[in-house]
Amino acid sequence: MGRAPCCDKASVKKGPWSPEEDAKLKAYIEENGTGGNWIALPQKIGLKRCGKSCRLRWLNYLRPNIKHGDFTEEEEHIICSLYISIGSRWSIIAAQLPGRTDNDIKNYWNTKLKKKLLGKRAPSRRARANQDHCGLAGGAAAAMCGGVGTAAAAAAPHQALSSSALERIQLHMRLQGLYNSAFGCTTTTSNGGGVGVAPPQWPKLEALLPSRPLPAVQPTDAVVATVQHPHHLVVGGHTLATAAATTSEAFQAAEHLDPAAATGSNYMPGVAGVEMTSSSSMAGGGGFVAGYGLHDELYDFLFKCESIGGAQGGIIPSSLPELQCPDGSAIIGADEKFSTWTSSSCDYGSGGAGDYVLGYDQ
DNA sequence: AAATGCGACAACCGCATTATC
DNA sequence: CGATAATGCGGTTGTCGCATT
Repeated sequence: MGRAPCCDKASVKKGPWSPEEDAKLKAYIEENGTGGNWIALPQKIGLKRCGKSCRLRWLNYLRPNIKHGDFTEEEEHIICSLYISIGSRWSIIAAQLPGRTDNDIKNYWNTKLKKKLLGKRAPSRRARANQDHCGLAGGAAAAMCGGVGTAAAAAAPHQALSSSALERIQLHMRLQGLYNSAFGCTTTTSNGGGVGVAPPQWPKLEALLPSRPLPAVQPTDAVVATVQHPHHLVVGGHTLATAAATTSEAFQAAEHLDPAAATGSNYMPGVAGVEMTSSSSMAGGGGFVAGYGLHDELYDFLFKCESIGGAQGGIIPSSLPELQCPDGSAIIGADEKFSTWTSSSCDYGSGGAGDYVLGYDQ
């Protein structure tokens, strides 16, 4: 069973591209375009490469106007904001950063930005391999052994969050701490970088709003919220602050976050500028969406983690108010809304190599 | 100097979605 | 309208080079 291979792997070269291969591919595409058929392209030009490999090489490396390395602070802001808002939709994030590829951003996030923001070292792959011997499954192993969400994972070993969801929770919390720190709601570290013993090195709190207009990509709700209301994450009613405080109780052992830091404000620093309340209409009688697009697993974790929630049946109280869009409409399934938008309005990523809207392709 | 650890980046893999027949 | 092919995407792995022991 299984999917048929896209090419004859026996006759296809793998591994790093040689300059000769690059030159062949680049010259051909610059002269003829991709021809709308990546699979046939390598045969046309005599490359022993898979069509997918050619496409990837072109998009990530050979395409004109590609930038590598040296991410600016502004770019970091955008990446962080969007990651928190929409998660690991790297292609969407890349669409907001002209010249950057999703692969580049993904690598940058995984190797640098994540550690910079979370203030800890991610376990190396070797370490992760060792952790696998601990008998911990996927996210739980990463979370626990990496020091992420230890308490939560320990309390709910069968409902561990993915690293992405955990990271986004952590980022929210860190930023909450930073905000409170900046506004005197709690003790501050000497560098003003946050609370706790492992202050994050989050860049300046201001300037999350890009100084230039975003590219000609119709932004997602999340992007709109992020860039239009950079300091306006309102958490209403039973606010996210409440949720954050409660969540932090689960995480503080590993995070060394001061839970009090998360209780003092209804605002979060300008990351996900989404007016937020929570939803009482969600299944199970409660709802919590930390920004647009937090995964269902996050919801499941927060509301079904009985071992933490005790009598309340979950980390987050069940009577949270409704999460709303800036325009007042309820956000029940932010991801769903996002998907709807992307399928109906979003230009990029749906039509092959020629449809990039960043102006790379001729 | 050799071994080991680790970070960074390029490339691969496989699933999901879209287009075409 | 279903089957198949092509493409897009995100997660994962491989490899290289530098730092540390």
